[in-house]
Amino acid sequence: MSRVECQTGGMSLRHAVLGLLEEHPMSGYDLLKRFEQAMSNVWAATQSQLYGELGKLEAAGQIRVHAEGPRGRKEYAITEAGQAELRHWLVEVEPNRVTRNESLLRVYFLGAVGPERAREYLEHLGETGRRRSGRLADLEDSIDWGDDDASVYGRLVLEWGKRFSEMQREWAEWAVKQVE
Amino acid sequence: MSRVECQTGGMSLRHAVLGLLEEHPMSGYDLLKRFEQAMSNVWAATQSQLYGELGKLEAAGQIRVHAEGPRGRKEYAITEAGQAELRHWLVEVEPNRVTRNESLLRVYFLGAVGPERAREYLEHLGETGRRRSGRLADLEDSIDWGDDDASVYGRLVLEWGKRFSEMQREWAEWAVKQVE
DNA sequence: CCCGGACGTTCCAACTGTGACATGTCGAAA
DNA sequence: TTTCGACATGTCACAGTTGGAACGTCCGGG
Repeated sequence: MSRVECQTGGMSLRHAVLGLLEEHPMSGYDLLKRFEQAMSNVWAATQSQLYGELGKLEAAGQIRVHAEGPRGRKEYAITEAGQAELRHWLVEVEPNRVTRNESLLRVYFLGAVGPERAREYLEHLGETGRRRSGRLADLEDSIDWGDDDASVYGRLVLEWGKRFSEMQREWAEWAVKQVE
Repeated sequence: MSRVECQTGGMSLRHAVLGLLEEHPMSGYDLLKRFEQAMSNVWAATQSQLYGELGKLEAAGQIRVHAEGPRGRKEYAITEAGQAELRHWLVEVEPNRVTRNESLLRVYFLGAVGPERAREYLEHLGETGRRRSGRLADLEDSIDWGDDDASVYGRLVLEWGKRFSEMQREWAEWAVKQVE
């Protein structure tokens, strides 16, 4: 039913939660794990933010407590209103890219510290890319992929991460040469 | 002198401003233009945020009013304390990557809308990459590059943007094939 | 002369995000 | 049996971010 009308900016944590609950019901604790692991390359969230958002989503009727477990565990499930909101966001809302790349920002100002320091920093970025790339490759091997939706689209995201890391590594190597 | 001790997170707008003022003195209005144009691929800032930060930086003694012009224009220049802070941040502070990619988040959940919608979305991402890539190439041609630091490092950042956009385009084309 | 658009700054309310703190339960191993 | 680590949630203050409204000035073209 009634969808929130405004949602000018932000709000994506909300949809990340809805998307994960669309897979299957989970507790806040479970969700937090997902954000720390699989989602860590895509969207960051802290514990306080997450539990806060769960409260808001429940109040908005987009998720509901589906089961309770030991230690006060509350498993949330997505409601029909939540599914509607998720689909709406997926296809109808224009993504707003907020560019904020701290590493690149530093590169912009690297002139202030002299070429040897600059070179160090660029090499560091390249090394970071290399490590990240390796880590993702390991991750890919460690997962046994199925042919369900979660696997298919999860693989796309993972591949994006690999290509991104490789790009960063190659760019950094090129950049070091430019500085010399 | 005395540098702020804590600065756990965020704070990068401060350094972006310091970095731009390191080039040469500018007013808030000039800075805003830079954020809208050259910096738009690296760091976003709104007008309110920017003027607020200028006030804080002045209070902290890292910038000072260097000249005043018509219409209440205030040109700010970086101080020695500000230069020290900038150099400190550039080489000594570990960058904290906050991953938050809304487009990729959507890809993660694309299973919820069926393959034809998913395909549309991925094609849209590819198209975005292509456009962005073209726009950056035009930008590169339109600038007459020197061999000063700002040109050298500005080119590195621009090249990063081009490679990123190309990567996104190629990935999206590959991704469309995977979904089929 | 007047008018619109660019120039230029200031303030604000609301929201989002962060790290820390507080609180408590359960299960397994020592 | 005690104790420790994992499980599990809630709340706080503070800083950063957003979008907008408000205000006034300069300058060139009609």
